[in-house]
Amino acid sequence: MGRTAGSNGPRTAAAIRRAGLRLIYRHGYEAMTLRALAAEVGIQAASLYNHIRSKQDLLFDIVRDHMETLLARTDAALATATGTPTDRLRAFVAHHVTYHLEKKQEVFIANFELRSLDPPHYAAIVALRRAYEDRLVALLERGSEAGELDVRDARVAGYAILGMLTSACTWYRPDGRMTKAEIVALHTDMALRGCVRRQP
Amino acid sequence: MGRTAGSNGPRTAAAIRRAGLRLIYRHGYEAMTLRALAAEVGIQAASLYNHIRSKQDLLFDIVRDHMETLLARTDAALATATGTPTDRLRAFVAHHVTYHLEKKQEVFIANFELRSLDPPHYAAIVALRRAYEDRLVALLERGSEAGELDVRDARVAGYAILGMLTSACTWYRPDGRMTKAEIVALHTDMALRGCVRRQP
Amino acid sequence: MGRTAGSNGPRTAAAIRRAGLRLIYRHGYEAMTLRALAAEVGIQAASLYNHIRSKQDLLFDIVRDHMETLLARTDAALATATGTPTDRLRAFVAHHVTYHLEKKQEVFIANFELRSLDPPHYAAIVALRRAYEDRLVALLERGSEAGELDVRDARVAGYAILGMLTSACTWYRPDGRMTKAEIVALHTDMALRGCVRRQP
Amino acid sequence: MGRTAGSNGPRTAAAIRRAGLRLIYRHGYEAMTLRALAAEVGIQAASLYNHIRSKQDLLFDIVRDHMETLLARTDAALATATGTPTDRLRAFVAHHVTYHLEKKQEVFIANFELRSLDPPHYAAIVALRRAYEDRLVALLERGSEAGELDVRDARVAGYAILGMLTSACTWYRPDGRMTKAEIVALHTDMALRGCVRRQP
DNA sequence: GATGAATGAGCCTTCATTCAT
DNA sequence: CATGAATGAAGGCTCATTCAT
Repeated sequence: MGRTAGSNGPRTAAAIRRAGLRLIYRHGYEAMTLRALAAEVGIQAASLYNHIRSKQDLLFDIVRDHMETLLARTDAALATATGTPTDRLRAFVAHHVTYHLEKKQEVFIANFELRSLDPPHYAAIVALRRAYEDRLVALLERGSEAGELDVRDARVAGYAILGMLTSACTWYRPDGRMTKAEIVALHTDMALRGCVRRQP
Repeated sequence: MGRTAGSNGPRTAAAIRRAGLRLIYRHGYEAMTLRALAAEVGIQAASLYNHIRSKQDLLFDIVRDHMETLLARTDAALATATGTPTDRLRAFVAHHVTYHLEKKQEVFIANFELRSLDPPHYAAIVALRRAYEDRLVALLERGSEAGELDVRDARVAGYAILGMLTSACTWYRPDGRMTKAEIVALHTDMALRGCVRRQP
Repeated sequence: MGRTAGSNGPRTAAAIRRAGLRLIYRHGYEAMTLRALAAEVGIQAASLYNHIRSKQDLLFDIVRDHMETLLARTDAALATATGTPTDRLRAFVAHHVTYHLEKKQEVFIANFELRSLDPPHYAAIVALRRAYEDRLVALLERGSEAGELDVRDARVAGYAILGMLTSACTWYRPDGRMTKAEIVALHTDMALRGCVRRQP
Repeated sequence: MGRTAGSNGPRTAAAIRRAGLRLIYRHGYEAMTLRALAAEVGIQAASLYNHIRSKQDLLFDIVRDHMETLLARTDAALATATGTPTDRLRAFVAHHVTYHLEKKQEVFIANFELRSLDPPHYAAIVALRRAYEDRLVALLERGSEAGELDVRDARVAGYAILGMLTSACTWYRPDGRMTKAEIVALHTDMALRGCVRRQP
């Protein structure tokens, strides 16, 4: 009865992650059923439990991994960004848009399925998100202190920038009218112009 | 057994709408049960059906009413806005933020519960949303033609602005650090600066 | 708010009976909803209760009236039938088929919705049905005693004859291939031939 | 909590079929609840769905299996029946009554629950029933052509015969007054006498 | 006599999860 | 590792019936 003999454990686990990502993105966490997920992977629903602890855990793992990767990549990008505070802000913005366009599905889930996390998991993710926001807020504050930027409130301005940038992955399609590079350029330009102090 | 004897039809219908708005905002459409909604209103689940056709219809009604009101208010605001294209853009942006802060819950639902609408309802709402976006895109195009604004792509720039502005109602709380007026001013300022042509 | 002013009480009651007959025939008692019945009559479901005591009572009334009318008509037909026992049997059979073709819907309900009657109502109808069967059984017994008929068991033969005759109203349609008179003649002929003693 | 540990799949499926047959026969399809069916089988209602696709499908399966078995058995019986057309008719009739007395419940359901089938299922069953009727109609036509039988209309006569024969399983009880063999003989006799040409 | 609103019971079905095999 | 079968909880919705107006 066993299927294609031989152990393909890790492969199955990865397939579940991929299919879960796709299905949660398309239908939402609540609307995705484990039976549908299992069917997508080619196994029975009961077999999922050899690879995940629960539906809730699957969501949490996906979101947490995304946030941790985002943080790590962002820090790496900032580590190589030298120059003025404005230059570093530009690097952050460009990296944000680039990464978000690539990880459209993860981003969507990490933003809009948080309410399906139970309180402990929710708190953990919100902490990671806060850490990410803090990176941007810090950049805005450095730029303001240096007199290069002009923002009334660094945190609120940060949220506004993130909102603007993130919106792109709502409508982005690889086969769309603009290239990824053009989208990155447009958003970087708008975000920066919204912040920099005007020359007297 | 009978509660507050007598029939109070319209009052019940309105209460269902209000409670539905609150519960969908808090838990999401999929996670809100009609039993919970009925309990919130103080009636039995079966009695809901004297006022709504289905759970799906309740969602659609809430979202459609919101979109139609938004469109009507926006047109009214633009009707009184005179001056340069930039002035009209400023009026749009200020109105958008103001209205969205007031209708935080409706806005959230109208943005993030659309996937729970069945295809015909979904299409109807997307058409209304598109009409709203078109208002902003047209303003950006007028401003560009007049040489006052500098946007690479009016539609994408419009989406970016809307994303920035709408993000505010994600975190806004009436008892927060900033007043509504300050938030409106900050966002209007950032959005405009991101668009206007720099003086040579 | 009142509809077409003026009292039309009895008319409404009769309309309910007619519509109930039609709907129970078409969908079955269990599958017919009082809301559908009310809609057919042009009133609200609650208003039905000004004319019927309950759904169960409506069914019982329809079936009982049918059985009582059937009994009365049959007795009237037999009262005028003179001649040999065979002649009287022929009169019964002809009357049965004729009446059943006319009351197709009532007959169907009286035969196949009895199980939806609660025990007391069920017993009452079964008693009426038994009385009707007894008319036929008595005729068969008289004919046997007179040496005109040849049936092994009068009651079982009676059931067989009724089964044969009643089946016609399962498929009969006024616009069908055969006239009502032809159908009556065919069934009368077959039933009689199945009973009469063969000439030595 | 767990009952008789271990999975007994096919046994459960068969038990569901048997209990479904009994309950639909006793209460009717509409009146039978899946909860009652599950209780009869000794499992939870939800567990039924490991064995049936829906309540509707259960009904269809029962009726279709009955009709197909009936057709196969009938053909087998006719295959061994030699002799005159009248002999073959006698074989059909005898087999019909015999089989129907044995499958009282299936017969009842197959006759009176058809209206609960949805249109596609209904059409499939009606086609099978028509095929069965055609067997009898063909026998009547052969007998008429051979001059052995005298029926005015083979199809209508066939329906009348089937109506007569089938009625027996409405009242038959194994512990009743007559043996199965006697009932078969009585009906065969009546049906045949109703058809055969009288000797001049 | 008619109605809108309410109710409690119940229906079919789905779901995440468990467990012996 | 995978599976078929089972479960308890729940979910959206329908229904016959009641009652104040």
